[in-house]
Amino acid sequence: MAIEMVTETAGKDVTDMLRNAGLRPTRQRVSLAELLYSKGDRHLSAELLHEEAVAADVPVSLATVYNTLHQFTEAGLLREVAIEGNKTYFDTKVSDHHHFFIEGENKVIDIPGEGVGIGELPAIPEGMEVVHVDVVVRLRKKS
Amino acid sequence: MAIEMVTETAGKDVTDMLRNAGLRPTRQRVSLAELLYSKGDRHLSAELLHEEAVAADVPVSLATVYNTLHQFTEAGLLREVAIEGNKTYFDTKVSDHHHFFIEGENKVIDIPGEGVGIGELPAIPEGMEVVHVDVVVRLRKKS
DNA sequence: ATTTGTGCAAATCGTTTGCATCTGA
DNA sequence: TCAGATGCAAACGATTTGCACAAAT
Repeated sequence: MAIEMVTETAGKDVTDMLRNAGLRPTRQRVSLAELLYSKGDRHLSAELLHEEAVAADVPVSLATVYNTLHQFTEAGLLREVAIEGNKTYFDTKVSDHHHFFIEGENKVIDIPGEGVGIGELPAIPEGMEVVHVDVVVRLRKKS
Repeated sequence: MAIEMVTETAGKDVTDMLRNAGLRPTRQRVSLAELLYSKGDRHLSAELLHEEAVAADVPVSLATVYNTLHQFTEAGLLREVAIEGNKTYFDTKVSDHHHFFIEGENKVIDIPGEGVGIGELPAIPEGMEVVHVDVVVRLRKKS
């Protein structure tokens, strides 16, 4: 019953979140949003989210997952993290922060708190402005 | 004539560079290496290098360009920079440094000198070691 | 009713691979 | 000679798109 409440509440939150973002709260979008936001900060690929959705008896097509992820990103609900060559990861935490990347495991982890301080920004070229600073600390298992 | 000399010299350097790296200085590899290293530090995709090669009357296949880029990378002559989702960029500057990325133009630029200082590294998770720290400062044209 | 979203399958893009053919030491 | 390199075309994985169908306002 507590679980029911949580689920309902999450559903409501998510519905509002979508509406506020100007996105129709369709079955699929609500379900995907719940998967994305009900487990803390996450970093996932479209493929992985699709698998989770199917596993959760929310059969969405992979195409819709891609569409949805991009719509969420445009709406500012997600951030794309470019860390690795071919695969795209989406980060449910949109505020400023940086990442660890575990090589070999292809795993992305938030760097907690203000873990990294950029000493000073370099001179920005003429007529340009900074959109974002990404720091990726690549890790491997100690040998 | 000055140009001839430069070309020959570059060819020689490049041949040695390849030999030292344990790579046979074949026609294609020498040509690609010259394109890569005769214009200062560069950041290019396989596709772009292939186009340059063809334009320079060095018809290599795209597959060979890919192979070559990876061999050079393994040999430590290039570095792969993961900046953007789908495309892979190779950096002819292998020493430690960071990058500007111009959004919209898909252009990668070295941050000169010690432009960026990482204040302090965050706590590294148990049993892990840092392979590399990548900093990407994303820029857009000021509006 | 109208507009917007969804699913499927086919198309695309970047990259890799298998294999027959060439080439450098 | 002959291991190693190349080219081509086909294979591939991730992502996208076109279009008929379904659902939300």
